[in-house]
Amino acid sequence: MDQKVRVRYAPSPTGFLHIGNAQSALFNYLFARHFNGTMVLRIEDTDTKRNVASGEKSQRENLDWLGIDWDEGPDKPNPKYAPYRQSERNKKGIYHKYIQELLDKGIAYKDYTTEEELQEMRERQRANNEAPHYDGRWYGKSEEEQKAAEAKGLKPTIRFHFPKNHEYEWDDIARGHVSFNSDNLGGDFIIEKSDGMPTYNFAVVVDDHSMEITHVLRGADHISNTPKQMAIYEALGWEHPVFCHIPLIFNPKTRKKLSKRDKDTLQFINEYKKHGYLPEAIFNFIAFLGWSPVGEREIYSKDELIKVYDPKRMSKAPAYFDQKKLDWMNAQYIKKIDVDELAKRTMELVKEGETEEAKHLQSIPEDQCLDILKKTIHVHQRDVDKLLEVMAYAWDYYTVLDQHFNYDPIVANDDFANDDVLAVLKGLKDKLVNGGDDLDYSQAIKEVGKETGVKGRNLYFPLNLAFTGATSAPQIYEIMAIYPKETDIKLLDRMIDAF
RNA sequence: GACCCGUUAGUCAAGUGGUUAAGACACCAGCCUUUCACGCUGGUAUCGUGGGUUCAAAUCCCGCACGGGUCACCA
Repeated sequence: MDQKVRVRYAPSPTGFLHIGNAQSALFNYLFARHFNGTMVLRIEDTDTKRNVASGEKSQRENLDWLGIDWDEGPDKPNPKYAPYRQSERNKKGIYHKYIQELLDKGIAYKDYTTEEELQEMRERQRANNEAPHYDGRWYGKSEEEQKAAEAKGLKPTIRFHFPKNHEYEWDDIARGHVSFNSDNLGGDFIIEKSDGMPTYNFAVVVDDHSMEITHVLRGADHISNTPKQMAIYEALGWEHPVFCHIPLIFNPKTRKKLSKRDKDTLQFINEYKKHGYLPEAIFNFIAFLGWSPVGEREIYSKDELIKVYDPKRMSKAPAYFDQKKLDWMNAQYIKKIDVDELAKRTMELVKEGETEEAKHLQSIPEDQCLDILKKTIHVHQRDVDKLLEVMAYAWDYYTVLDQHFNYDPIVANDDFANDDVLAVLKGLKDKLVNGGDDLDYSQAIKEVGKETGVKGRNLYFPLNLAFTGATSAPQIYEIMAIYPKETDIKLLDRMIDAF
């Protein structure tokens, strides 16, 4: 890169950070960090109807959680480029200045068509099997006609007038050479709404130019917006940035763009957070949505990704969202992180209380809760996909005495001699009752096996059942260590009584 | 309907003229283990389709089929 790289992530604060937003933010972030450039956060809040009060905050918190930070933004203004919210920029007249310039040049014009008329126009065109487009009816109208419309109380929008049969083309980092003809772009488009706000297609151009953005990485759904924006760059005599259109994320079931209505897929980053996915895993996973490094490795830390990121390797085909793969990847990270750290993170989820599991655990005093989380993680770190499962297990263990176990699988099974089972249960109980606090459960079980002559599954299955209610379980001495010793004894008694 | 784009195993996904067509997930089998899980080993594709170019094509060209994106006073 021969010039200082400046990229931006520019969400509209209409809700939570969506996985598609996150993907776009992430690639901009990787690009900025890889090329030692500047990452800008800009808030595109020109749609006053759809803005959500906490939208911006949520975006920022979730980016933060993912480990994506920025160098400039509403909270870190660089005076040279501020402000970073389009609503504030509009108040300063930044957009209107250029709108006026285009108006003066005769490239833009006022349009008094009402929304109803527009809709009617589109319907008619569709009915005639035509591509929906604005027909240019207000282009070149006289001032008298405009005044007449004004007199009727109509507020105009301002439209950009396309040159005829003009080719817009660019070399897209991800897509290669792309071109569109001005005649296929849906007709003259609105650059200022009747409420005085600029539209997206106009505001991005003004902002990207005035913020000296060098590279625009955004979702592939913006491809057909690009020629419109290029037309504005051209009309204003500006150079356009380099574009890179990131493949969209698809739902493998519907084979369409991930929709917020797809119930089978978690859509928002905060949902991943509350289910106990780790930000490292999500970051890693999203980086592979539409991109891949050279080689076969798939587990990469953030720093490693920054190092190996190569925008030329962006894919063209859509990226299919594979939930199972994400779960696997999250499990990989869970295995890598140490128990104390995982327990700390799980504890944070408990405190936030966003899930049933978390709410349950909130009823336990904090130090005890942390303790049982640590013990649970110690046992389940190897087999759990997300921290939510840890919370569920921990609650099961904490409330084990309230649960009803069905001992039939052993009691009624001819493979297990009742005398043997009882001998084992009683033998172990003796060890617990007589042993000190430092009793080694693993050792104790082995001794019981020796003393009773019961071994293998005949020894372990009854114990699994006594302590977990199931015949298969993780290492049973580890489960025993999760419970207080009195609980272990009660669980043994309970099963002994059942015989 | 118009304009852009994509199409490699059950699911993702490398691969840009000559490869035994990577790897991952899932699945199946084996090993390990009291069981479960983890881990390890092995297994499954002639690259949508029809033509063409070439000594040689998943890789280049054309047609077709299928899928998608976009055509808002949303971003």
